[in-house]
Amino acid sequence: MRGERICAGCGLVLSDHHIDTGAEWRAFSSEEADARSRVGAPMRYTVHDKGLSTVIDWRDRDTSGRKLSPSRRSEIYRLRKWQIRSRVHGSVDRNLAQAMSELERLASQLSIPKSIRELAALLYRKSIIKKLVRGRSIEAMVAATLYAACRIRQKPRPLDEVADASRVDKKKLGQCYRLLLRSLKIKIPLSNPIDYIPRFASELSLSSPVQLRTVEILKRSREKGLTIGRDPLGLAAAAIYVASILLDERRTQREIAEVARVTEVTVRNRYKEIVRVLQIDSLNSFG
DNA sequence: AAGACGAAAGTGGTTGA
DNA sequence: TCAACAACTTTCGTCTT
Repeated sequence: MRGERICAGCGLVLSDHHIDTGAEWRAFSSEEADARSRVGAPMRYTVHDKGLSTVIDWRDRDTSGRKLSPSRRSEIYRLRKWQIRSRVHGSVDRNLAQAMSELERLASQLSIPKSIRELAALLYRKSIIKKLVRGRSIEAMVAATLYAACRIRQKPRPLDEVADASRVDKKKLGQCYRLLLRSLKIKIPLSNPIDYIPRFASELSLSSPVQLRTVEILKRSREKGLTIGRDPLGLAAAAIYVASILLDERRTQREIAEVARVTEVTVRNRYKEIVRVLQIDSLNSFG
C-alpha cells in the first residue's frame, strides 16, 4: 500500500497510493499463512497450479475424473516438466527463487525502479556464489543487496527505511551490507546528501526553489569542509531546514528529522554549523 | 501549547596499539 | 583483541514564539 511513482530524472514523487497486491508478510508454512491472512486467498492458486507448490497428478484427468481436452493436456504436460526441473535444480535455485520474490516484494514496497532491482539481483547472485547467505537470512541479504544497489545508482535510501520495509533490523542489515562490500570487493563511496533532496523535499511538499536552495547550501557546506565525517542524512535534513526558512516555507525540525530518519538534535547541530560557517545571518540571533 | 534549545549519558562502529 | 574515539541518539529540563 506504500507505492509511489517517481520521475526517473529528478526523483519527484508524482503520485502516491498505489496498491501493492502482494502480501506484506511472509509465511513459512501454510498454517501460518492462514493465520495471518486477513482477506482470504487473493486467487485460487490451488487449482491447476499457478504456483509451484501444488503437486500435479500423473493421470490425464481432472479432479472430477473426466478426461482433459487436448489443449489442457499439453498445458498440464508443460507444467509437469517445470515441476520436475525445479526439483532437479538444487537448493541454490530454490534459494534464488525465494530471494527473487522477496526482492520484488521489497522493491515494490519501496518503489525502486526495475534497473536497480536488476542490479540488486545480480549482487545477490554473486553473494550466493560466494556463499555469503549461509547462516544468514535470505531476507537480510536481499535487503542488503537492494540497499547497495540504490547507493551504487546514486539513489540512496536511508538504511532505516529499507530495514523497516524488510523487517530485518537495522543492525543485521548493516552487517550484511558491509559483508557484501568486503566479500565482493566493491567500493561504494559515502552517499551524497544531495541525492536525498528530491525525495525528502517531495515528502515535505516543498517547492523546487527550496530544493535548489538546499542543493546550493550543501555545495557550499562541502567547500567549507563542513561535511567531513558527518552523516549525509543529517546534512540533507539540516540544509532543507535552513532553505525552508529562508524561502518562507518553514518546516519544523521534527517533520524534517522524521523523513530523513535522524533526530531533531542532529538537525539542530548540523544547521547551527551551517548557519555559522556560511554566515547566514538572518537566522542568527546575534548581529 | 508547540517548537526550539542544549546538556548529559548511552549506543554501535571504526581505528590504532 | 581491546580501549579510546567521533558521531549520533535518547532523554529531559528550560527557554521562545
